[in-house]
Amino acid sequence: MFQLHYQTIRPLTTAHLAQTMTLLSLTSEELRQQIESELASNPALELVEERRCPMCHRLLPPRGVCPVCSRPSNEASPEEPIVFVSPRDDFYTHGDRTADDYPDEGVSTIADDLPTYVLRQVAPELGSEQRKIAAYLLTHLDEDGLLTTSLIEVARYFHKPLSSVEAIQKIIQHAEPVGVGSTSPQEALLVQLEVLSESRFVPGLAEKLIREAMDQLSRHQYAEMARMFGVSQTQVQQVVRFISENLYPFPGRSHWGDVRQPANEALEVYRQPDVIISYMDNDPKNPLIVEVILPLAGTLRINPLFRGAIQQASDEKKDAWKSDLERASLFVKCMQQRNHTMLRLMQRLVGLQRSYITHGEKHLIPFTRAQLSRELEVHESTISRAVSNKTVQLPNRRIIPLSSFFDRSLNVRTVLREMIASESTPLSDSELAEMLAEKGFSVARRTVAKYRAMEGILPAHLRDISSVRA
DNA sequence: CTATGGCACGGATT
DNA sequence: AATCCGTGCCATAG
Repeated sequence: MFQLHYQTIRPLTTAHLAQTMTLLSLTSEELRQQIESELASNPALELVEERRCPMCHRLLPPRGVCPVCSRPSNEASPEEPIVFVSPRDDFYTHGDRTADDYPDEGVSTIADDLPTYVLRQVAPELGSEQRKIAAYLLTHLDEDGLLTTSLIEVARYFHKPLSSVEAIQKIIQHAEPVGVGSTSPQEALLVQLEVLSESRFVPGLAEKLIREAMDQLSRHQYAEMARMFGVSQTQVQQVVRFISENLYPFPGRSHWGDVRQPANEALEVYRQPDVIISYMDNDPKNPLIVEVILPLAGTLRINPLFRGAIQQASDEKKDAWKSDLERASLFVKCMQQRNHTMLRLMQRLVGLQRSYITHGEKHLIPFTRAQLSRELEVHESTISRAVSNKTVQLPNRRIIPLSSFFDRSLNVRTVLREMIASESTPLSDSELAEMLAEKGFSVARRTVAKYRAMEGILPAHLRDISSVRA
């Protein structure tokens, strides 16, 4: 509401427009590279030194005040999220901690390695003693994300009871990628299964297979497994399919067996979020804090000395410098424009989808990019660019793609999941379709089948047997 | 005969 | 213009 007046003042040149568009579609990571190269090649641009808020230690814009701590409490409705651009070079998941709280951290590397990535997730939950143990555990991961030491050794090394090390391992295992820090593929699978079962239906047979028939499972001995558990071979195959589609034994890789994992997928997992949403003071009653990440320890501006210097420069230099100056000012404007758009976007989105963020997928309101573009009075493609390839970290530390805010069917799928999870006798797709219609979601029978498939839920006739039998 | 999955079409979305 | 998504129709499995 404050920093936005420039917006329509100056006629937008095509260059301006084009560059803003480009910047908008960049993720925080790419943005940082862009800024750095611009900074290196243009003397007129400078990065002003960081200032931190004395209260919460956030990085501040050059003249601004802290948007969180200085927020006027009287006109504050807890519904309205606090949205602001947050320059931060640290990227730690909670703004109220400083880099000093984290051991062994180098300067912010953008593409984290696995241990760093995990440590950042778990650090906020741990005391400094525990953090040391966590860091130690994480330095003993192999490339598959599995532990190379035994917990007992670690406990001995730190002179701690085994149980306390186990507790820390458990926290690590529940971080992304789920199952990391397990001592075996089997353990990793079990953790993933447990996590998965919180949100979806999982066949009861799956756990038994992993727990008791790991050998046969990895050798695809369906007949053998069917015999062991007294079920049909097709059932085993279905469950194995479920396992191979939803679980992965080597958390460090993203999928089964193959080492040739595509680079982009790895990037997807380890990427820093572009937006971080959290509760103020970590209290769910407080308003949401939405930080649009600006991956720098300071703020960009045009070097005021450069302006002066230009006057005294010799003629031949003058021209070159002038163009530098123009480029720099264009760049700064584009950055502002980008941030401005991101802010408006998130403001609206978080305001609308608050219950999705706080109460889960069931409460996602179906919303399209087109609608949003109309409300914000920008072109549809602007929204598309701003949304694509970006990720958001929710208060529960999950990192999800920003595009999931526009998932047309996520809420229906979630309700469907719950219905199936709480069914007493397995319901057929057409029955499910009817029930959904009663709840206000009218979807075709065929669509129910598709949603089921998306959620990895088995068809009715295979559902009951495996879970009842357990 | 019923429940599901495959294919393909048309409209919406990007 | 390209892509995604919900749906209807039909073949197939149980």
